[in-house]
Amino acid sequence: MNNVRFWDNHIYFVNMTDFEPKKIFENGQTFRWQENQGLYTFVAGPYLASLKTLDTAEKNQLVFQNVITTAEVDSPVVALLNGGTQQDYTNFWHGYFDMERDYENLRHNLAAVDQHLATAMEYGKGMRILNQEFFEVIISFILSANNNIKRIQQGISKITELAGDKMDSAAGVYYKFPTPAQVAAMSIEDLTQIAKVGYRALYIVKAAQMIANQEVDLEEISAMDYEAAHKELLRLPGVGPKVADCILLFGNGREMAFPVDTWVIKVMNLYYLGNEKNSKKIKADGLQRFGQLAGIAQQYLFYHAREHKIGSKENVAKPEDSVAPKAKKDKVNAIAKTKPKA
DNA sequence: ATCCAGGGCGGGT
DNA sequence: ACCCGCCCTGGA
Repeated sequence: MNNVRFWDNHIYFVNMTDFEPKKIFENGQTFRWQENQGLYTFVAGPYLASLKTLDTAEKNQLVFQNVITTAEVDSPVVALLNGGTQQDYTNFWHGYFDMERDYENLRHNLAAVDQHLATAMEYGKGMRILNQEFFEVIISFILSANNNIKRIQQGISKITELAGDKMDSAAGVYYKFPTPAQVAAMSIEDLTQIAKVGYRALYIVKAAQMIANQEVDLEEISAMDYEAAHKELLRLPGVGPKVADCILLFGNGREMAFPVDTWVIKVMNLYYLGNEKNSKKIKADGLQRFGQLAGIAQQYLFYHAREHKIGSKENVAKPEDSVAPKAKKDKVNAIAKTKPKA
């Protein structure tokens, strides 16, 4: 992995086509980050780290330290500050940042499906699907239902404060995401009055209890096929079809999970369906149209649609470019395999 | 004031 | 199976 360098407890991603902090953190897959002048500080597992794209002066420093070569100063370099050593990378970050996946190849293949997807893939270039911790994603997306991003972020932050283990850090006070047992032990009062999660408080505690006592076994779910895993997650209170798909896509590595939220409804109707309101049918169409990587295609479509407010009232589409022909099955099968072996 | 924000639940057909 | 009203909360 020559794209990854190590120096002074930091990890550097050099000359990668698909690795932009903004697009990684601001596509809705994770809520636990804060941005300050391009520096994204976040907690992942036991790590408190920051991600940023380096400017030329910063890259010249790395040349001085023999981290990158003079020739590489002209290439993009993304720094993971306080990411740790090569061992931390191998054990954690490599999986977290989905480094096994060839995103350039993936974009190329999905862009071939149709012009709408091609536009979304180009716009979202730089995005990656993070492999986040299963339980954290479950709680986070239960909280996301019928909610807005600011309040989701605030709620998760408070939950970590109220129930998570404190991290030892000079950068400030941060908390690890609590375990199922820790969330199960939270009081409804704290969740409603401090975390402000509203009626989701009961869902969160109950779901954590079911997971903690293995009434719903996350390891077993991980071993199930997609359909069975989706069905099993629906047993958790506050988890419906859309949330279950978010959980499977972002927390369980299921690239065929196709979450249908309001933005996906808008963009799928604008591009392909016209006026379909049934989420189940939209999901079925997405899977048929985009194949095994439908969930990832969905994430690029979602990002593009939300950034442009596509399909919203103040940005209504012209009818003539609203419906495209159905995708052919052989094309769908052809793009199914883009994940290279290690 | 009314609506809505990355839906889910429960009761009704 | 579908459909529909309702739900904490707070900003527009």
